[in-house]
Amino acid sequence: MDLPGYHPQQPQALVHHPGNFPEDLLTLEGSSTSQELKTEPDGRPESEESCPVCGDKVSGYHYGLLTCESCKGFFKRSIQNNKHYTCAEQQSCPMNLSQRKRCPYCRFQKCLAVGMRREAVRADRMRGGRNKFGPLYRRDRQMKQQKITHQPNTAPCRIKMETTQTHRPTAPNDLHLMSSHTSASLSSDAFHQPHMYHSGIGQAGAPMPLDCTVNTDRMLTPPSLPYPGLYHRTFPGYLQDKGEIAYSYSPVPSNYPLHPTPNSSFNSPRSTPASSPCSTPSSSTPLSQAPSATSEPLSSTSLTPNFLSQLLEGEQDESQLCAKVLASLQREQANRGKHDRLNTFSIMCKMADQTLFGLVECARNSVLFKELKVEDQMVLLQSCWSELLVLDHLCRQVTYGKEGCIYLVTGQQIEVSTVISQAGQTLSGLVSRTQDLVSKLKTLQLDRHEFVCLKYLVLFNPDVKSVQSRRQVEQTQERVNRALMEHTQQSHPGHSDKFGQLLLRLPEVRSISLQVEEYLYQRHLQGDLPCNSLLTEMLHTKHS
DNA sequence: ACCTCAGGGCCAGCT
DNA sequence: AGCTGGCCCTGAGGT
Repeated sequence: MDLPGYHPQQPQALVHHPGNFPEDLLTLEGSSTSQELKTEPDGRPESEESCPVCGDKVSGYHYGLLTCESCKGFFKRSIQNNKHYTCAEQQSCPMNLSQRKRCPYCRFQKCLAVGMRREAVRADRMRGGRNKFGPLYRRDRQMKQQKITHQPNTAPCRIKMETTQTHRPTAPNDLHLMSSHTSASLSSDAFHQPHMYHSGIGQAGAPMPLDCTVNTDRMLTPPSLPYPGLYHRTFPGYLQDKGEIAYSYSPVPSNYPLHPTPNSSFNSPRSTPASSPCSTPSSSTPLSQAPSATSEPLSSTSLTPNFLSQLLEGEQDESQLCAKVLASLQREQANRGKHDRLNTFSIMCKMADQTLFGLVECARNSVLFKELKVEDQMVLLQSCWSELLVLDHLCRQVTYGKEGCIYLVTGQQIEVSTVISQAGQTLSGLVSRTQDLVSKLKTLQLDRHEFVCLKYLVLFNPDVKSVQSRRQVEQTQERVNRALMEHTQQSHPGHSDKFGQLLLRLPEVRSISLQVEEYLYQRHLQGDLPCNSLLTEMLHTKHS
């Protein structure tokens, strides 16, 4: 039935010039289209992206994700006609282009499992217009674009940031990340640089992916750098095996309970996935003593380990986040000219932006969050994004940060004293406050479970204005609260007040985050903040 | 004003 | 008859 010359949603506007690198397409902005994803570095059209349900060719975003036209229609009809299918087999029928018609039950289940959203099918059947998922689609596109840049052979990461003296005038509080005398390579080699969280064989003298210096004589020396070997061990596998999972839109691991009931997951321990691609240091080990990414057995006495490990499952892996951020910085620098280097503040913003991006994605993919309406999800995220960023930063410092240093998401460290001496009043004040909080959390031996709980307590804030399902948010917050309480009691029985102490830190997190927002907004008004970032989008939403 | 694109509807073909 | 899926219409939001 193909009409000659008719190509639905053909990317006519997108003319990719042969020879161009993909970086010109792989922007972090939300203006790209899904079709842009189908372009290879050399300009050849990539093999069509396949529908996550049946593997057919996708025709665009439908009901929450990229699917083919036929699954779009099938899903729409199923919802509109309130279909209830049954499976004649074991509810695990193969789903592909040739067999998708055989079992509508399994097809529909797959639609739901991959993330198609019932609520995107309009009850009023109104035609046209844009849907409410616009921002989410944008995030998804960005994630997919990042995924592409992580794939070997599709993202030439050969950009070297030369070690010339930067000519950009720098603000007084503009920390200089680029070394003026050493090789500040932001190349693919960065993926083979030392890191911190894996123990490994020392490799003194290895170059940094980005030199963290404020002035050259205070540049951090290799011994203070994270342990080497992480990238060598992590990224080859990650790029080939984990990248797909890490950046896939598909939100739920196959063995992940889709709809945990308040009681079931809370009271009846279930077996957890043996290993997760996003495995994080679990167990009750204090973060500062958790050098390995390998999962350790959970404390089995708790009533809530399963609930907590579910939450932990959704956490993104630090090394993957690190890779993403580095890749994003590479892209950004590649898009700039040799003499148009990112200044330190911009680099920091990019780091924060990518981190925020990961936090949002992580929240969206969490089981608890998915139970909420999309409107509520967005309202909650818009309300607490800066707190999540601060919490994330705190967790990183508690886990990996050395005394007197700030540990960046890229794995680099900056001396606090240097930052404070060179940053402006506001920024240095912020750093001091944050470091004080880090010390307190280190004393409290904050562990990863507790960090995740704090994150969800902040996220599920029933006091946020315009939350529709307030009761639901409240219940979830209570549930997380209870899990945190039980966890602290069971993992730290000698520390009876740990639960209370942790909760007492949240107002300070809130306060710091508000100050961060204010600071960022001021810099934004001065034109210092990179445009088209999630960060600026969030700032705008709050100030509008 | 025009463009984009993700909704919904239509309907020929298939089972 | 009911389902499928390709094509087209619609219209809010973006440029």
